[in-house]
Amino acid sequence: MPDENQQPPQAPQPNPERKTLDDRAKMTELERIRHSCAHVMATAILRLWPDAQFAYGPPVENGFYYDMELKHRIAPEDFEKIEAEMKKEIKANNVFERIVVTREQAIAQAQSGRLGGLTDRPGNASKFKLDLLQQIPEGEPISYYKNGDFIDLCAGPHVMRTGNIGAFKLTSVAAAYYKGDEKGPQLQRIYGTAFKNKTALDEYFKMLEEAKRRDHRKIGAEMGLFAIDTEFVGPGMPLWLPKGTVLVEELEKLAKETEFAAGYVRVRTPHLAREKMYKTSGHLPYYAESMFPPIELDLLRGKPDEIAKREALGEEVAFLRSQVLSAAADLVVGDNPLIGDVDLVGNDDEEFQLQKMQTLWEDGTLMAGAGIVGEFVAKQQNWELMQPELYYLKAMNCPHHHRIFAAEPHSYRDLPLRLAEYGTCYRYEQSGELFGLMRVRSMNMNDAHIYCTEDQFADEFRAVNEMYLKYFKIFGLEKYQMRFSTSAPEGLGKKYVNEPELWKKTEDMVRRVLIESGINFVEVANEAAFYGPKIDVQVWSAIGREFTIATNQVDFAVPARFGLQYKDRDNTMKTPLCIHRAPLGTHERFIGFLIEHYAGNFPLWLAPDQVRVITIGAEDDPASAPLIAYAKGIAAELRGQMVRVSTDFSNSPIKGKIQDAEQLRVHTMLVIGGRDMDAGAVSVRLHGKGPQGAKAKGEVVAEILAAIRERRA
RNA sequence: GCCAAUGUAGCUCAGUGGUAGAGCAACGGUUUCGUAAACCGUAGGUCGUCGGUUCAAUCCCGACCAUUGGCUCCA
Repeated sequence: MPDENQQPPQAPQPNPERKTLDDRAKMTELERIRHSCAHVMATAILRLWPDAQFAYGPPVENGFYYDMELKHRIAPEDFEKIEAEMKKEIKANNVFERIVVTREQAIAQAQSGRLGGLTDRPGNASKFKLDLLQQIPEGEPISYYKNGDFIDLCAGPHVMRTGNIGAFKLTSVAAAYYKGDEKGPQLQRIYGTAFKNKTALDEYFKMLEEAKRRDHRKIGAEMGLFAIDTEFVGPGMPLWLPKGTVLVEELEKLAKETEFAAGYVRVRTPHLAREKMYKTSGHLPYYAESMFPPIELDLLRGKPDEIAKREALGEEVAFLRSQVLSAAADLVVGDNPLIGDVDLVGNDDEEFQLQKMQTLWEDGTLMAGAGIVGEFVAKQQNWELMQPELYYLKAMNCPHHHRIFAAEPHSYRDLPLRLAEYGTCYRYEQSGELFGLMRVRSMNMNDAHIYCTEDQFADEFRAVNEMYLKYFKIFGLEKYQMRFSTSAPEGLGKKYVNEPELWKKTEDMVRRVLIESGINFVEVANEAAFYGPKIDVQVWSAIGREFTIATNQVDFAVPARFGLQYKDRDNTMKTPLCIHRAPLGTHERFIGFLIEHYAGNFPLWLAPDQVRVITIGAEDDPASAPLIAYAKGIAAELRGQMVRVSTDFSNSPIKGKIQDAEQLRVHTMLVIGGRDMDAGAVSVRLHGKGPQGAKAKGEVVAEILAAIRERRA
């Protein structure tokens, strides 16, 4: 809801995401069309609702949007009206005229409401434009773009005339925060798309239709792969049905074979760990909100007397605490020369004061009030020991693996140590973020942690990348990109562990390996994990949609927090580096991706229904008995070789049985009639590819087994 | 978590202020059929949940839950 009283922040921070003029000049023809279309949409909206205030209106991957504040709530029913006005503006073929102004002129016109408007709008200043003006660095030219009556603060570039916008359509309306700031005003955002011509626009919508057809939620339900039982299990926690479990286990098999060959060893860990685990790892308190709330294990449960004692002690501790705090205040007021420490002055952080008092007491500096502090420290410790224990569901596997490393002494000879596990993790994703299998709260990660020395790092990291490429090949992924996320100096000590040299060293190492092994990557600053640089792996499905499926991180910080060490050649203890890697990401997201990628038509090795034996003749017909026996023999032979085979000996007409199997997406159908039986043959039909003709039984069986073993596409 | 839309049978969807309908799937039967549907029948629903208005609510109103599209987030 636009709030009239809510003003944009008065002293905006420079926006690091802000595009420079150079960046803007690189806009493609299509981006110019879309950016221009955003202006045309604003023009149309102003004709309908002249009080609208506009914020940002950029081109985006599949179109454009414009954010605005407007009392009227735009609904999809309004699109037709807006589009009609847009068509008029395009038909008028107005020139996009660039006007360079001074900062003073721009501020004056923003104050009069002229910017992002069709006319002056007294009393309705262009408040977002005023804010945007403040972000333009001194010395950078300030420009307007004008089409017809509409004038917008804009660095461009645009197409020549409104008529150059070939074809467009408004697509959706959504809410968006001003500058993406959750605390900022919430604006209405209208999305649209535009193309050079109608043909390209139609193609785009066709692609969307295709994506809808391949939607993993739709196909997952059709094929009986998974269910999300929000009522009994909970939102975001998929149940794998038998056929989906086939996919899960085939992927695990692939990963286990691949990792075994690459020298990994497997481990298993519980789903829970004590609070200390995540305090040590550093995940608490920073990521507490992404974790499920802890399970409280009260050792005094069922002992009311003990609980009463604990409560009494709690009150006593609270009282002593206030005594210590007032002693701290006295110290400062009294300016005790013995202390010689003025840290306490002006610092009203109670925890800090308590800590300081405790330190002074411990080193014997404290004279007055020492008794109280001592009592407080002792009783507080006692009280803390009586508190319930907290156990957290794990949101990541690394801490458990670190403890496995710590469970045994290690020497440099043990390294690299590669611990792999399909570990189940739980993350409390916000309700609005859940999305089918793609964003869930319970997930199975293809996880492993590689502990290695600095010298080994490059080889290990390279091997991990090669594993990614191997998987891409199996799944026929032709387009991929690795996003190399690095730190930013201003985040050190806040968002990132404060180890500037280690950051630089590891980032350099990662960059070098990426370049040396010819990996397709882009580098993005300020998106690393808190413990080290990160590589997100993006892949594109068969229909060209992008998915971030895997992640790969370098960790030079957390092993040290856990005190992990190995004894080096020189007999000194050293801390290993750790590479977190999950090439197949989570089962949930990866299978969601595969469903779309294959449109549910999985290759034979993955297909939940690999083979179905279909007879021309029914089991309940005595005349067909020899045929059924022949068919059962084939099914049994395949089943004996671990092939997932089903049979259909029902009395339905053959066309019906074929259709059932096709709709189920059974990969290979073996259609068997009297002719086949007499020839010792089977007729093969492949899903989506039709009949392949009859072949000798032995040949067909061998072919099926080979295709599965080789994981043929 | 925020904004909006949606929620009727396993699936796709109709429908009405007077206690619900179709097609497909399922089940039963007839048919004995050579590669995407032969025919007949049966069963299936507290109309997301809770509350309010009303003589009467699946329908009107409110809250909640869930899903979807976005935003924010994604160690």
